[in-house]
Amino acid sequence: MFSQTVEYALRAVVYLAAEAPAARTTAQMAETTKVPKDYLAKIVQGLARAGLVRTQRGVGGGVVLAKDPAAVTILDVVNAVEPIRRITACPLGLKAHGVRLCPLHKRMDNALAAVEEAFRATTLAEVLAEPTDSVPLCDGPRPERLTVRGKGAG
Amino acid sequence: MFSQTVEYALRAVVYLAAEAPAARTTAQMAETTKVPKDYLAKIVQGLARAGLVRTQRGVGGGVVLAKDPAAVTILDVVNAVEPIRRITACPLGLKAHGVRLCPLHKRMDNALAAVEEAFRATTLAEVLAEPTDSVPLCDGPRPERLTVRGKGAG
DNA sequence: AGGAAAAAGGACTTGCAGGTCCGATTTACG
DNA sequence: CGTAAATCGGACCTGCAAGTCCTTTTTCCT
Repeated sequence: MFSQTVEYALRAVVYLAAEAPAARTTAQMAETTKVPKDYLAKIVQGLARAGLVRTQRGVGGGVVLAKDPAAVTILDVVNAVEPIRRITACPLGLKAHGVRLCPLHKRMDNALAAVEEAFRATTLAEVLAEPTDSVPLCDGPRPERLTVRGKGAG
Repeated sequence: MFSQTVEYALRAVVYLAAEAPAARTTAQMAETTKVPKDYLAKIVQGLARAGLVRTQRGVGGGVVLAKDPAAVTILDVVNAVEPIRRITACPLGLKAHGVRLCPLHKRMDNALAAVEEAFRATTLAEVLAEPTDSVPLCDGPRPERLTVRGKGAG
């Protein structure tokens, strides 16, 4: 139902949010989130284009979350890599109804709307703050922090 | 978000429900629902395996809905061709948490649950009965009925 | 029996998501 | 300036969903 790319992007961003405002290399992200390293690099590029993360080349560089975790919703992340496409017109291509959807596609679009709403309702901060013994990403120990340089988040 | 196959299957089944208890050939279904004929044939096979439709070879044969439209939900159709796979275990493969999902995947699964619920809540009959000028499948006129033979639905 | 109409099913093609590899480019630091 | 560390970006590979085509099988009708 959700693509691998979406799954990977969410893991990556949640991880960055957990480490924020520290920067992490794609290699570090890949290892912790169990995402193929080179593929993650492409996904990160997309996240950067969408303004969700900032990247920094060269020695000491890496990837850092561009905003406050409380200001980023799951929907933001999903839409950055693979926008949820609501059904706005009859897929059969008949223009007989103009804007109105037929009952079937109305229901399908309602389902999409429900997903959108569920994702819009949760921020990264909320994911991290979950009052449970279960830590985000199903992972326990975190690697030691790297210092973040002035030119990133801070 | 939803695959083409799911979209096609829903169109096909809604069409059959509208024509029920008459039988239709895959060629007729394909034309009305604007689904590639040969591909629809494969999808129908899947629906038949799931018991949603009955097929009849030979002259005068075709496809007929196997149940009452009020007894078939959208979820039934979706699950017949491409089951919604809920997230029941941590996709990272860490067994540290056993059954409990991390906050992220909990949210994702919640979204899936919402879709499931939305689809479970609507039957084909309800789709057809929508009190609107907008007929199902965004289509207006229907082809003339074929008689259905005793050995199918009746 | 024979022909026509229908689904069944196998082989094949195509486009794209997911994934890999590697060189080019940018940057920090001694 | 040189080197190492990091992203960038292009080329490529692979498996699967989507779609096409054709033959076989079943069935009805005359």
